[in-house]
Amino acid sequence: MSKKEKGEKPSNFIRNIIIEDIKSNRHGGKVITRFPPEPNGYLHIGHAKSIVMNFGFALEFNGRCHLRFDDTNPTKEEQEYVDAIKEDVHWLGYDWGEHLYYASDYFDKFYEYAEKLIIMDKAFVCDLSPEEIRAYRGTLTEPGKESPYRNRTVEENLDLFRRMRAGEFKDGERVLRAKIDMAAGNLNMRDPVVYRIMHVPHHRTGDKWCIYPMYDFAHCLSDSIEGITHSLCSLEFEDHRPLYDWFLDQLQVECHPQQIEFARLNLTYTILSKRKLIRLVEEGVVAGWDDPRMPTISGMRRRGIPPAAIRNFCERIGVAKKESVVDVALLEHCIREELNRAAPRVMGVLDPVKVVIENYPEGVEEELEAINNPEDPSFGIRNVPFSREIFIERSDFMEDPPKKFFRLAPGREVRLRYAYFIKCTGVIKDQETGEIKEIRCTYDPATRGGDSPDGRKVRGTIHWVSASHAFHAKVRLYDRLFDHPYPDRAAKNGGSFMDFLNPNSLKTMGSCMLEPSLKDAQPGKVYQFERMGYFCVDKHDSTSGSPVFNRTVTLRDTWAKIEKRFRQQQGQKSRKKRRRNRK
RNA sequence: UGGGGCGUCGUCAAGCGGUAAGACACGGGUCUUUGGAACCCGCAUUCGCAGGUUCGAAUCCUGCCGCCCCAGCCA
Repeated sequence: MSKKEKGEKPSNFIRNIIIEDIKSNRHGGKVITRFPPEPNGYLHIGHAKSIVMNFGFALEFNGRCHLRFDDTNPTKEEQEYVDAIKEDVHWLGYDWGEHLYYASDYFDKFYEYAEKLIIMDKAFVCDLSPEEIRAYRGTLTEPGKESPYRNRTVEENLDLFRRMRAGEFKDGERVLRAKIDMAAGNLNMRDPVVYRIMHVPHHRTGDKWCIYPMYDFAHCLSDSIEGITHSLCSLEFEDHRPLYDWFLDQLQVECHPQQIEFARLNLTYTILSKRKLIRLVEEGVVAGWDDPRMPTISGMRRRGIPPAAIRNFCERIGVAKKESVVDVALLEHCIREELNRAAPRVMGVLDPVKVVIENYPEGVEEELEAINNPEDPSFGIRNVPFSREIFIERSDFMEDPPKKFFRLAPGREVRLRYAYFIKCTGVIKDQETGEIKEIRCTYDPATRGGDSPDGRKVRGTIHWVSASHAFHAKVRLYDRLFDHPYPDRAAKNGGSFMDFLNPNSLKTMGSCMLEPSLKDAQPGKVYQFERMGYFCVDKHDSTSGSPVFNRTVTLRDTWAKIEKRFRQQQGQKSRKKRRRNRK
């Protein structure tokens, strides 16, 4: 039996550590994790990796996972973000139950620990300016110098720190620093700042505090207070681990969690840095944080991507310490895999051209039976109306088709899905532009439902919609935001990631014709438009009875591949020809 | 001789001294009332490189090479 069949998850180094820890009863056999976002922005697929890991391990080992807001810097944080983050985590399918925490809940405790550090003579109040502190810190290759304030007495430090808290000093005038080692090779250990003065109201504690703890101090203690066993974070915090351990060792806390670092997620054709995503929003490249092209959780939700697809994706990419870039094709695969199971099928013509079936009686209509999901009979069947005039996809007809084109062409017969075989008898074109205005066909009444009694085969089956029954709708075709697989890497040679924006990331189809059952489609619902892709009803722009659809992802398109290869071959041939002619 | 990490298929990624899993991508095929789905086949004689230890090395040792992170009173 394969691992998948047994429900076994693929091995990774963090799971191995946890399994070993349980075996050796290291944390009393418990597994308690946490997802600790700073509420200063929206969550994206990179955060989803962390969420799936933290909540996933908790679920897998019968532990629990906390949601903790790391809100120690009030200048950047807002309630709006905490609300959005909670919504996103829930939407992804996880529940923290009673365990919702805020670092700001612990401000009193942090303060006590800070005084304890001072009393142990392991911290001091420093009057150096930010610039001076930097200068004293030394460089990557040279040791730093000790602050002239490093040898203040415990009493003086305690007094100064209390006055810092009381608001006697201005922002930046003094800081509390840990007393460690100014010659340490790890810069984080060169007497790091522990508390800074900020006369800024906090979104939760208001004006209670004018000093706020730094990440390194607050994070390890938050973890410890909550009894976290495994504190997972990204690679760039590796250098902070000695400090994480130092604080907990000095303060002799009873719970000392283990910090484990893993590589962040990177995706091809995508950027995930908050700073850059902000640019996309602020410069109006996208319509907002929840634009369906954004890699944010809210954007993906609006795009129609099911949470199960994101969860599955995050489990399949694995966890390691190697910095890597995952092919976005894997995400797309996970989306299709989920939607193929879950999305009802429906017919919609995005770029319609009219077909008149000459031998079908005028004024007659009939109902044809269509299957809602061939993957799952429980989806049932529905009726779709048929009549003499229908719309088909403009790209499903070619006047002069290449070899492997199986669709409609003059003299050719195709099947209308769930309906009849039709044969093209001619086209009517616009006199001036030459554009095809109408395709003329005949149908074979004996093929009703799509089977021919005489056993005659057709290569192509195309989708359609009855002209008089269809309704008009707007459909937005989304594609990758960037047309370069590594917009960041490419930008290093002087340019910017903005140079690699895909000009075709959004194409609005304004005159689509959809089957009538879609008229009352509910916002958020995802359908498969047969042969076209998966489309979801937009939550913002749809109105009752007038849905707007977003394309979530296309279907795999073998024909497009054949076509592309064909075109490349043509290109090569003509290039060769030109070369030959030049000689 | 600053400190810390990482190098296994095009991309992720298992592997923990017994002779290179799996997934995506890619290529080929079967089937098909979605050129979808499903199914089948193929896809690393070799693990950054070079030595060494061993009956046996991706796994252990030594030395190179390459890439990433760190000098916020951000997280």
